[in-house]
Amino acid sequence: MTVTLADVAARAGVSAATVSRVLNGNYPVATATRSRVLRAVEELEYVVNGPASSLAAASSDLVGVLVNDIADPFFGIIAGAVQDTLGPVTSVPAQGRKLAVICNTGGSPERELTYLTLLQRQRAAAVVLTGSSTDDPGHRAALAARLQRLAAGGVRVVLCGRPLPVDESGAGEPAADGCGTAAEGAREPGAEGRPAAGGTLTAGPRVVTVPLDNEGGARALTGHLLALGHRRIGYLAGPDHRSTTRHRLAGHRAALAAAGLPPTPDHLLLHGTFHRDSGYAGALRLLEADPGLTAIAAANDTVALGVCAALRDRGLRVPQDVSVTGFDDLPFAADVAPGLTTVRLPLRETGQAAGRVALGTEVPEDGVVPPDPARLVARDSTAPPRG
Amino acid sequence: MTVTLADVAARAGVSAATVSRVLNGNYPVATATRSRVLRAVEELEYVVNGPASSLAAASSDLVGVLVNDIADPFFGIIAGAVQDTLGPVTSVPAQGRKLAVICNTGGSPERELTYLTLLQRQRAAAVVLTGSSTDDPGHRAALAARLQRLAAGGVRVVLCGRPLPVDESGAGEPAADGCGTAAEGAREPGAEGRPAAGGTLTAGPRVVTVPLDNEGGARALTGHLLALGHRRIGYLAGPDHRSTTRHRLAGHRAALAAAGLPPTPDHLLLHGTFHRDSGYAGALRLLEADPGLTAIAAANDTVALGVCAALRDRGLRVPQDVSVTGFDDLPFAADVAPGLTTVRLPLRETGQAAGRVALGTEVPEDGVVPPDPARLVARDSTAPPRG
DNA sequence: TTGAAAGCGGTACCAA
DNA sequence: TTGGTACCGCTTTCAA
Repeated sequence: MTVTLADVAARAGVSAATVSRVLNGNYPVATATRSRVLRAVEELEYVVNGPASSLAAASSDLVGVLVNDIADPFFGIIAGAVQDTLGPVTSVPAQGRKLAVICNTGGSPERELTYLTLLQRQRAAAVVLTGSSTDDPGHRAALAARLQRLAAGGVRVVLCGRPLPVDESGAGEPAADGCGTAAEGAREPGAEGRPAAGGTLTAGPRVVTVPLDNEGGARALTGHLLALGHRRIGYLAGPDHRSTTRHRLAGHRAALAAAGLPPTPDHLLLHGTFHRDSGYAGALRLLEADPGLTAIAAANDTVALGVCAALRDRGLRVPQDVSVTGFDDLPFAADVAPGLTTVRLPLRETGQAAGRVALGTEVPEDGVVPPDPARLVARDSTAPPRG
Repeated sequence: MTVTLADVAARAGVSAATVSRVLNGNYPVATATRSRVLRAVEELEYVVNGPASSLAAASSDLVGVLVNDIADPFFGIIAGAVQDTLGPVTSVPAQGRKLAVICNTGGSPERELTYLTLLQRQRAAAVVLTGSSTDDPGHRAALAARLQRLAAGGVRVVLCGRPLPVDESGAGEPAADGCGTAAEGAREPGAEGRPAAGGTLTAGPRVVTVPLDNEGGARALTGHLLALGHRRIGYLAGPDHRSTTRHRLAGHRAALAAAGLPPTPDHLLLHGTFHRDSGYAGALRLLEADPGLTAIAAANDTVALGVCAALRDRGLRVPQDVSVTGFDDLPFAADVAPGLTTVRLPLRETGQAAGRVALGTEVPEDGVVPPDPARLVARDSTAPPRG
């Protein structure tokens, strides 16, 4: 019924092996033969049977991309960039192109594992994990084990914007040099110390980290508020026990420390989700906790937008009354809320780098792609503190 | 090296066939045998070889989801909903679950076709096309032909928020009954008229339309502005030759006509993209064309946000000076720009319905899932017209 | 209820 | 440069 390699071979008067070689372009084939085969492919409208070739080749051209929230542009931008790097930019033959499989985990470690199993089952060529990861030791161990197995099976693993899921207990000063996300996984000398529950996952050509400078971004953001004169700054952190939450918080604290100021008191530091609702509720709670607040830094842009909404509903104006800042790279956040200052994490660049690693084009020996610097985007830096 | 079915069979002391049956649950298997097999699966950490089973079964558990812009929450919400319906909600076995492959076309008809080829090659179980489609006859024909082939090959085709890519020349009044997107593809009596370049694609159990009421939404939006007293309304339409652009424009015109008003003059009707930049530039052009403008309706929320930014930069306040409205369902748009009135298209519901169709759970005989109604969300309806 | 075995459609090694 | 041909790992009749 459907056209197969054999049909094409028959039509072109060659063997199946030759057709395969033409299609894959791995082996030399006479020009005349090649064109004859290609013509037969055209005429028969032949489409390769992916499963069959994946079975024979023991690897598919699928690349899994795990994101925490597909409805958040933050991940949409990264996922799109990864896909652009791999996928069909309009290549006519459409043969040999990788296909990105974007999987929405909702931030759930269980789903993350389930998707990895699914991808392993598909014999994916690579998996790209994006965004924050959980800090829970149990999940980290389980994740490490699974990634370990994938890598052992020849699957390229790319960690994009998150550290290696290994024991970080002995890590150095978090505020040291802004490499919060970056280096964590890289340092791993011999690593034959403790057997660790689930095998040791180490960075290398097969397991690569593509860091985002969450800590540096947070430091820049809080630094910006401090430079404007703000001294009573509320901080809406992301979910507790998440890597980005921790790194951004570290940057925030570093900025305060660098200015010789005391750390944000507990009642001005709230944990929430990465969603808008959380920003809305969080802002109201912060204002209640300290009506004299002059600025709020939010876990990401989506949360910052929720903060803006809350301020408006409370009759406050943005940014005259309270300054609000967010992280990430939401492309329109800065334009909508005047005075909304955002730190742009280079999402597209990071996503593209991840894509290149997944493709095998860019594979650093030490397993770490140098991080792009965070950029501070201040749309309206005139917001004065009230106090 | 990797664990195979045979390994599991050997360990469980049964045949490969039995293991297969246990895993797929299609055939009766003795309880004792089943548990023995499952234990072996556990112990060996066996993971099914997807390509192999896809090859043997002649169909994979991949479902393709094509979106025009993965960085736009509009599509993120739909794609996420589709995936939630198909995917692992945390099912431990992870066997037999469908995997959504989200493909970002960027609105390019060529990429759309390329991705469809890629999905055909993977022997996808279903493909879901979301969002607007091009009106170009050539591309429509090519798309129809490809979908035709997919459907003929047993692939379920779901058109979500777009009409069937067939000749619509003889269609009825666009403003008739708000079914703009909905019915277009459904009506197709015998259809054995003109052979049409590429075969006739007809709606049915295999090719299903899950409509979004773009026309009704647009009518509600413009109707809302009219009810507020606005009479000089600019309209920033989407890209020309796109189905949603046309349907929304039809609704806009219908609202004006229903109020006994003349249609929007050419200089107040601009076509652009669905991106923020387009809204920004479009707003400036509209204000230049008619400084007495009191309201602007935008192609979607993202464009509306760009309009807000432009107004702010021009020293106008939103909504006191100019009202701005958008379509879609961008979850935070309404909260950020006070007075931003949006029409909520039921994206989640639509995505879920599409997912159920793709799964085969919900398959209407006539190939059309009843549309969810558009909902008008007025955050601040006090904006008065200037004039 | 279970087993044996014939494919499914390519890939890639070995010869020619 | 090309052809022949063992697999790849699972599904699914057909028998037992």
